[in-house]
Amino acid sequence: MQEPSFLILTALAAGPQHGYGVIADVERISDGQVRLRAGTLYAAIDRLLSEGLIAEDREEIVDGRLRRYYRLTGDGAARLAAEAERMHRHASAAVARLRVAGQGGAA
Amino acid sequence: MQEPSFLILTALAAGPQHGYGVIADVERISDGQVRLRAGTLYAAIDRLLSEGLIAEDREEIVDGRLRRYYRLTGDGAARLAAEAERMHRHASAAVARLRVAGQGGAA
DNA sequence: TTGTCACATATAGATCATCGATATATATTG
DNA sequence: CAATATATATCGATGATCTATATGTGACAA
Repeated sequence: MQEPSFLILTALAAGPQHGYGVIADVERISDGQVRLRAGTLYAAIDRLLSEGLIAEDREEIVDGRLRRYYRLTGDGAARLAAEAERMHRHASAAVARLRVAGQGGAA
Repeated sequence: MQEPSFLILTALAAGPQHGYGVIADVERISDGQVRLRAGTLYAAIDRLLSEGLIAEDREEIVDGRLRRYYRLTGDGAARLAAEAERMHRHASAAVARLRVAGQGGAA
């Protein structure tokens, strides 16, 4: 799973949100580093829906504008947990190896 | 950066290795989950070379077979460290949110 | 009232990394 | 002589993301 999809699932793990809200949330989660484009978001949403990792929650009209909310499914939560663990393991492996390699010349 | 490229950099962070060795190392790092195909490996190597994240180290002939070794450059190490930190932050955010959401019904 | 911006969803085409299959070549084993 | 493991390499297809564009509302300024 790639970064944008992972962050969309992470955003929805905090509770149901609508598309544009997810974009703002992802920017917050990633410390401003990841700014989802509309095209990326809606294409990913379609895919995550068809995989059953997210589901439509409800629709609201706010100031005359439609807001379509999505929520994480049980499968989505399980998948997100598995991906997070995988990422954590890989990141730790990289840091450990960089640390050992970096000590080579300093000893 | 995607998973295969990240894991190739991680493998080389332990010291110079040749292509086929990287495949075996990546399988070890990922606990058997990621098996790089030759096509993925050599395409990624070409790209990482052109981006200056890795460099050719040396060539050896072992049992009549060529082994081309690659090593991580300074840029590559910096990039790997940045990616690892990013992954760690994202993974932590996901876990934190899953934990909060998961407590909702259990309390 | 006209233009511009922010919000909000949506689609199409292009790009890029990965995947799957295939090719080449050598040494080893049967 | 055929099959397998090592080792590098290329090609076409797939899939996810990116860029650009489109539609429509509300707010605000000129």
